[in-house]
Amino acid sequence: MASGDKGSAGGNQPVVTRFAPSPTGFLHIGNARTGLFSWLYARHFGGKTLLRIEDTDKQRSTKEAIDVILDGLDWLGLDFDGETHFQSHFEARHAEVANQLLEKGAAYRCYLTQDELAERRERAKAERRPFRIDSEWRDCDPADRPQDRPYVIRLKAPKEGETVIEDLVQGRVAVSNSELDDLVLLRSDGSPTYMLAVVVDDHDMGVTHVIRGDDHLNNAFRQLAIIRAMDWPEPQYAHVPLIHGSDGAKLSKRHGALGVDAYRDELGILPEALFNYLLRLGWGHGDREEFTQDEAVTLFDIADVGKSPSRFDMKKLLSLNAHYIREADDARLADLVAPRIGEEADTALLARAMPVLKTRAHDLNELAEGANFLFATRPLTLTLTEKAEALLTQDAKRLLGRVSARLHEERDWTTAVLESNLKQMAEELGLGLGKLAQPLRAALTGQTTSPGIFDVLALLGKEESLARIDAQALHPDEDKD
RNA sequence: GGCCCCUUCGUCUAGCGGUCUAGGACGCGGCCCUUUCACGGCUGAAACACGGGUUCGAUUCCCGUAGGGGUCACCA
Repeated sequence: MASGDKGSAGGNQPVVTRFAPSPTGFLHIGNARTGLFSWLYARHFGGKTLLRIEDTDKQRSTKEAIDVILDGLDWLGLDFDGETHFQSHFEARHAEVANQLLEKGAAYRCYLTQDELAERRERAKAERRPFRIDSEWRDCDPADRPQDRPYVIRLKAPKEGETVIEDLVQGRVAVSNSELDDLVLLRSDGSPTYMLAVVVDDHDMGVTHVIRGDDHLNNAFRQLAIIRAMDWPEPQYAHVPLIHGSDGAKLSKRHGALGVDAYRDELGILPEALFNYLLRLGWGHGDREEFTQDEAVTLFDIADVGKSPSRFDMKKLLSLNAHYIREADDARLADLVAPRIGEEADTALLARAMPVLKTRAHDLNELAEGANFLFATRPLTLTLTEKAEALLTQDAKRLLGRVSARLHEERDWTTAVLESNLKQMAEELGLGLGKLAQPLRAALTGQTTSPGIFDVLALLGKEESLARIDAQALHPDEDKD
């Protein structure tokens, strides 16, 4: 089998990759990225990507936990080929392989108890020497085997020489076989271990390229020992570095180790933004920063993924998100934002306002906040911020009275007309436009910042605008102070 | 601690022996635009961890040192 230098990829056989998350209740952002990479790799080479749920931990593997993963992948635009493979459905097959290994003499029954093991481990530690499982049952006489004691099945791992992996990302990595333990294949209750299950499933699914986090790099050597004992074809490995938090430590909830669903629901991130951000973490293509899914498929190669871990940067994600919000279709954004505003949200109005709203938001929540003023019902729920309040001085309120009077006469309520009208008014009064616009903004939106004031007037419409202005204005006849 | 991996601006990265006075993006500073906040445009500060080699020549290759990460289960 062509083991290939790092850099060559694909090969002659059709590529089959797999993504194998375990249902922990959420789709971790780092997992999502390795999923993305294996999806891209397969798509790039016209192969297949398979999805396997590692649900051997029955406690955690609820339907909800599985759906979270499926939803997250779907939202990111990652589709998989064929049926989803549930690892737990193949325990009998895993056990079968363990027994084959036993028959071949490549594995053995080990009667060491966990207590005995713990004791040996302890002793090794005390003597400050590395602990290796060295079971006396490995080469014992069959006649010496106890009849009524529980046992595990362990692999007879090679002891001499070294094992070499030509990893598509890590390059050539060699480990001395003396480092490898006789790993457990089948537990004493007859259930398969993760190490066995992965190897068997990958083989049975026809996986040619194993792309996963580099926390599995050490496992690869152990798994290879099983593969070789079974005389199965060896997959190509690609161990991609993990994502770290902003402080360089392991990514924790503090700095972004949220589920993909949280980025979508709580943070208001667009899928294309997360897709692009994850893609650019560990991978680059010259000076380019933005990639559509199709572009990523044509350009991506796992061999171009860097070997060093990268840090998660929320600021950059948000900046990308802001970019994609600006690019996004207005009606789509309106639909996305409406639920974040509430019952009163009117998607048609939202869509109309979107062009002037979306340049001001980094995420869907900010977008909703920015749109809130559109749906405040005057005057009670249009609460003014402190700064807005401060803007509405007596003078300002008198000015608003004059603005109101003038605007009442306006028949052509459009942005351009309102603009020239009010600019002219400011000029007539010898005022900077800001003197007029800011109190107006406060009255109209309750805030000191908003989209352009003429856009706001036009969006709100004549009736609503005047009502809001009048709610704050001081008219000459009621000016009694 | 053993083993394995990593190390270019604060962050993500480009660079695959001379094109590097090291490029782009985010962030940060300044300016312009401007009714506010943004968008946009221009612009500035900011990096090859350190020490040895190899070479006519190292950011690029090799070896150390330091720092960081991963992994050492009858968990996945």
